[in-house]
Amino acid sequence: MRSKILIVDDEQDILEFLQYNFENEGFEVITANNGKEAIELAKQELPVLIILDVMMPVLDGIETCRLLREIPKFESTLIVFLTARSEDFSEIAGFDAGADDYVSKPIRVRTLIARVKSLLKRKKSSQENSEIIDFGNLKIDLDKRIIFVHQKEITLPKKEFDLFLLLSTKPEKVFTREEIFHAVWGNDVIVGDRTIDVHIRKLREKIGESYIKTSKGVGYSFHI
Amino acid sequence: MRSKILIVDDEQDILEFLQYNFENEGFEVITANNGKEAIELAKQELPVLIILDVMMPVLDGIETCRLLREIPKFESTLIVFLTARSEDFSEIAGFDAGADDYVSKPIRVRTLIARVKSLLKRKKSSQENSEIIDFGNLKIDLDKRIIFVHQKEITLPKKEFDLFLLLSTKPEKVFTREEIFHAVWGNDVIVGDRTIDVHIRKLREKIGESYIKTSKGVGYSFHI
DNA sequence: TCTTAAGGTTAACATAAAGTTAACATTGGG
DNA sequence: CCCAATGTTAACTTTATGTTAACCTTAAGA
Repeated sequence: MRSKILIVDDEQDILEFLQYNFENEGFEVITANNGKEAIELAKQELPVLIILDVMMPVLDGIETCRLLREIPKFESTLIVFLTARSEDFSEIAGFDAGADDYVSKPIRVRTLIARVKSLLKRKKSSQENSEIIDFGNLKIDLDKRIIFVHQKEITLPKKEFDLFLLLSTKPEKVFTREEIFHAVWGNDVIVGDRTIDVHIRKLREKIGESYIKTSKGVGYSFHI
Repeated sequence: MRSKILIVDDEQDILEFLQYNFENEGFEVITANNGKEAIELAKQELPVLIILDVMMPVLDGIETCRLLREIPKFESTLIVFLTARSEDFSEIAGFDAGADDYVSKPIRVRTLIARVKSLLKRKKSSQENSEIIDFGNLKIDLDKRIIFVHQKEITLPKKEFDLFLLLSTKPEKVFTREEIFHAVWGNDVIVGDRTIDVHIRKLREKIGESYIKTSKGVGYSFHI
C-alpha cells in the first residue's frame, strides 16, 4: 500500500515540486499551505508522515508540530522539518517540539526522499516489536493480538481476545457480567446470557482451564 | 508526582540524550553507567521504572535484570531493555530474565517515551483498584471478592460475601434481620426466617466465631 | 430453676446460574 | 459470491449455592 504523506509549505512552487517528486516515488501526497490547514487535513487524512516547513505564516512549523503531538493519534506520526540553512537553532527547537528529523534548505530532493524512506522503514521495524504484557507463562501481544501460553502462540478471535484482555488488565478482579458486556460488547448491543459463557468456554479450551475462574452469581476473574 | 526512572547505559551520549528527553517529559531521571552501579543506585533511590541497555561492560543488562528480580523490592519494578537491532535473541532472553518491554536501537525517543508512559499507566491502573477494607487481621478485597483472616485467603459465596460486607460497613452496629434481608436479598424476595441464621453459621465457620455477634431479638453485628 | 421463644445447627432438598454442545447466523476475505 | 471463521442462540446438563425443615441449645425473665 502506498504511504500517505502530508507536505506543508507556504511557497506554492516548493509544494508542487515536492509533490511531483514524492508521487513519482510512489507516495500518496496531500498538501497544505500553513500549519492551521495542515492540522485540519491531518485529522481527516491521517498521513503516516508529515513534512513541515519551519517558516510559515499563520502557524509556524514548530508550533504546528507541538500542537500535533498533543493529539494522541499523532503521537507517533513521523514529522520532518524543512529549515533554512541558517536556522540551525531549529534543530534544537524542532526536536524539542517532537520532530523525528529535519532537512535544511536548499533541499536536495534525493536526500529528502531518502530520509523519508529511511524513517518509514525504521518506524515499521520498530512497530514490529510490539507491546507485550508478560505474565510469565502467559504473554499477551497487544499489537499483534496474539497470546503465548507456554511459548505456544495462539491467535484468538476478536471477542475472545477482547474478553481475555479485559480480564487480564486486573488479575484476580472479579468482573461482573455487566462489566464484561459493557467493555466487550458495548452498552447498546444486546446478546443472550449464554454468550459470555460460550466465549469463556472457548477461551478455556485454548489457554487452559486454570486461568479463568467463575464466581457464581458475580462474574469471572483471571488468575495467573 | 513525577515518576522517578533509572536509565542505565555505558555510552555517555545516549545517557545524556535520554535523560534530557525524559526530563522534558516531566520524569525525574537518575542514571548509571553499568549494571553494578545501577543495582546500587536502584536500592537507594527505588525508581519505578528502569531502562537497561543490554550490552554493557561489568554487568550486562540481562544479568542485571535477573539480579534485580531476585531482590523482593524490585519484583514489580518495571524494566525496559534497549537492544541493538540484531540481537533479537535478547527478546527471548530478556523476557526470561523478567523484562516488561524491550525497544530496539536505533532508539526513537518518542517511541521509547510512549512505551514507558504506557507501561506506567498500565501498572498504575492495575494497582489502583483492588479497594481493600482493612481491619488489621481481617481485610476485605472488594474487587477480588475475597477476604483475608490472619493472612489466610478465603473466598466466600455471593450471599455470604454480601452479608459480611454489609455488617462490616458499620462495625458494632446491630443490623436487624429486616435490614439484612433488604440489603442482601432485596425487598421482593421472600425467604424463610432460618435463612440468615444459616448464612451466619457458614460465615462463622469460615472466618471464626468471634467476629459476628448476635443480639437476641434484634439482629447481628460485626466486631473487629 | 423452669419455661419459652429466639436463635443454632444439620442435612436434605431446591434452584438459579453456569457449563456444554450443536445448530444457526453473520461476517469478512479471497 | 462463496466459503471459512467467528459469533450467537437454543436446549439440555451439571453444580455451586441457597433454602427449608426438623430438631437442638441457650439465655432471660417469671
